[in-house]
Amino acid sequence: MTQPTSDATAAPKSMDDIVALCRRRGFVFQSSEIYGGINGFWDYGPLGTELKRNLKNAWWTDMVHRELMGPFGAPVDIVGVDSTIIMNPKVWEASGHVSGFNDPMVDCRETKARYRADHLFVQRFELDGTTAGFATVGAGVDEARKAIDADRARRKVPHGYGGLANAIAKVRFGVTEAALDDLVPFDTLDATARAAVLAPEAKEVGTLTEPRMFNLMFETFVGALRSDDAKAYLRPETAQGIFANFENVVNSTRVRVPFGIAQIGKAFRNEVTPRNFTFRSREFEQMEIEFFVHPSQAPEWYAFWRDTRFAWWQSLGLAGGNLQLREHDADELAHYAKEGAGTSDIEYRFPFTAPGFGELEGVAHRSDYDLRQHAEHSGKRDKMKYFDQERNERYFPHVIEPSGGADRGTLALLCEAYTPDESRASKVYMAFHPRLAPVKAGVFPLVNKDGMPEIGERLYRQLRKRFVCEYDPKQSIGKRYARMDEAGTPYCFTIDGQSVEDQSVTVRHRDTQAQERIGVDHVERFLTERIGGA
RNA sequence: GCGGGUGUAGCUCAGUGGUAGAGCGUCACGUUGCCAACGUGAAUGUCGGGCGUUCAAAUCGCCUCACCCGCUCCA
Repeated sequence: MTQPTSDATAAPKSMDDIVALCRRRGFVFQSSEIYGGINGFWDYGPLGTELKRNLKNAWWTDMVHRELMGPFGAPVDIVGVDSTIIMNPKVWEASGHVSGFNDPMVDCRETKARYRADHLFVQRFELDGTTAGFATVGAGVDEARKAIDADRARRKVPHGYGGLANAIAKVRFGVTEAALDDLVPFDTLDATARAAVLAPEAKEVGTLTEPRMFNLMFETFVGALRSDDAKAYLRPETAQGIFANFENVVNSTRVRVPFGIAQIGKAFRNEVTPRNFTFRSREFEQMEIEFFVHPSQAPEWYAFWRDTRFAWWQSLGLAGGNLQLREHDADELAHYAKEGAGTSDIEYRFPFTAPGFGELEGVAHRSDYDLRQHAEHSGKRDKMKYFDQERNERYFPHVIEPSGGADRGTLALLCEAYTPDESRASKVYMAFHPRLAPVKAGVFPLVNKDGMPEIGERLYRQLRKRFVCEYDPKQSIGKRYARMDEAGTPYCFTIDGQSVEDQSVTVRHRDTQAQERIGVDHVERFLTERIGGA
C-alpha cells in the first residue's frame, strides 16, 4: 500500500517538521515555555547547545587560532576580546544607533500599511474653508514632491473615494486646482490636523495613527535609581565593543595593521516582528571580526574576507545551491558603508525563505566610520589615530567586518542537516558535518548481557575522554539507531556476541546505514581520522 | 500597535452541557539478538488563565494571557 521511496532527497523539507524535531529531540525550545513562551526568544536544549557551541568553536578556531593566509602573502593576525553587553550610552550615540534605531512609525488603520513617520509627507491646502491634505511616501521632500507631481499629472481620480476623501483626491490627482502649501512632515501635525489627512492608498480620511516610537534598542537602567541619567542600552551589535577597545588592544598587544579583533557574544534588538523560528530573534548571538587595514588595501581585504567567509560556511556542509554570496546594491547599504569597497551577504535558502534566501552573515567595508565617530564623540580626536611605523603615517584604519549570526548559522545547519528518509525507522536523520555533530558516537551493547555491556562500557569510557558520546544499553537496537539518526550522530558502535569472542565491533554509518566491522582497539583511531580533534 | 487564527497527555488529535479519551512516544519487566519488533504492565492533564450562566462547563457568554500568520526590519 505504501509507495517505495527511492529518492530520499525528493521529499520537501517542512519547517514545521524541523521545528517539531528540534523540540522533540532537545535542540531548541521556546524560552519560558511553561509560561506560554515569550515572542522572539529561544533556548537551546542539550543537543542544540552542543551544536551551537561546536559552530562557535569552529569559528574561533578557524578565524583566531589557526593559520589563515591573507591576500598579501602573510598570515592573518586576529586576537579576541569579550566586551560587556551594557556599555556607556555614548557609544550608541557615536555609532548612530540611538538615532537610527529610534524611528517613529505611523500605521494606516484602513490599508494596514506602516510607514516611517519621517518618510511620510503631507501636502496641505484649503478646502471649503478648512485645511485638508493627503500624505505621500518619500525618502525626502524632493522624492515626495516628485510622487505628488506624478499623481497630479494623471488628471483622473481612481474609483472608490467618497465625500471628503473624494474632494481631497480630486486635488491629489490634479482634477481640481488648489493653493498648495509647502510639504510638511507627518510627525509635525497635531491630532486635529492628522484627522484631515488622506493616507496613501486609503479611501477614507484620517486613518493614520499618531507616530509611535519603535525602539529597536532594549533599554535598561544602571544602578538602583531609574532616572534618565541612568538609562543604558543592551548592545544591538557586538561590533562597538571592539571599536571602543581598539586603542586598548593596539597598546596592550603587539598587533599591527593589518589585524583583526574577534568577538562572539549576545546582542539584542527589539524587532517589531520576530518570526521564522530563531531566524529573527530579539536576543541573538553574533560572531564578529573587525579587521583593520590601511585604506589603500581595503578592496583586497574586503574581497579576501568575503571569499574566505563564504568558503568557511561551505566547509561546514552548507555547500550546494542552498548557499549563495550576494553583493549589495548601492541603495541597500548601511549608513556606515555608503562609500567603500562594498557589502555582501552570505545567504542560505531556508525552508521559510525558499525560493528566496535569508542572511547568514554580512561582510561589509565599514570604512573608518566607527573609529572616526568614537574619536569624535570621546574627544580623543586625532589621538585615536593609528600610527603605522612602516609607512610612517598616522591614519584611521579602514574596517572590513565579517559579521555572522551564530543562531542563524545553527538554524541553517539544522535545516541543511534535516533529511527526510522514508526508508528508515525514524523517517528522518540529521546529516550534520561530523565536526559539528552534537554527539559524535553512540556505543551500544546489542543485548544488555552475556559480556557485551562490559565491553561497551569500557569502550564508552575510553571514547568520552576525547569525544562527546552516548552509551545506551536499553531497548531494541533499531530504536537506538533511530534516536541517534534524529540526533545526527555520525557513527554508532555496537557490541554483539562476536565481540566477546574476537574483540571486534560493528560500525554503523548514519548517512548510509551501512555497517562494517573493526577491532574495538581501532575505534578511537577511526573517530580521530573522521572527526579530528574538534 | 492593527487585522485574522490557534490553545485538551511529551507529540498528533477525538470529545458541542452529564465520570477526561485514543494512537504514537516515554518508562519497567520479560522475550528478542543489527534497524522505532513482540507480550505484559505503569506514569503523565490547572482541558491556556479568570469571571459569569447553569443542578452540572473542555463544551455557552464576557474578559485576559500566550503563541501562530500578515504589515515595518535584518546578524
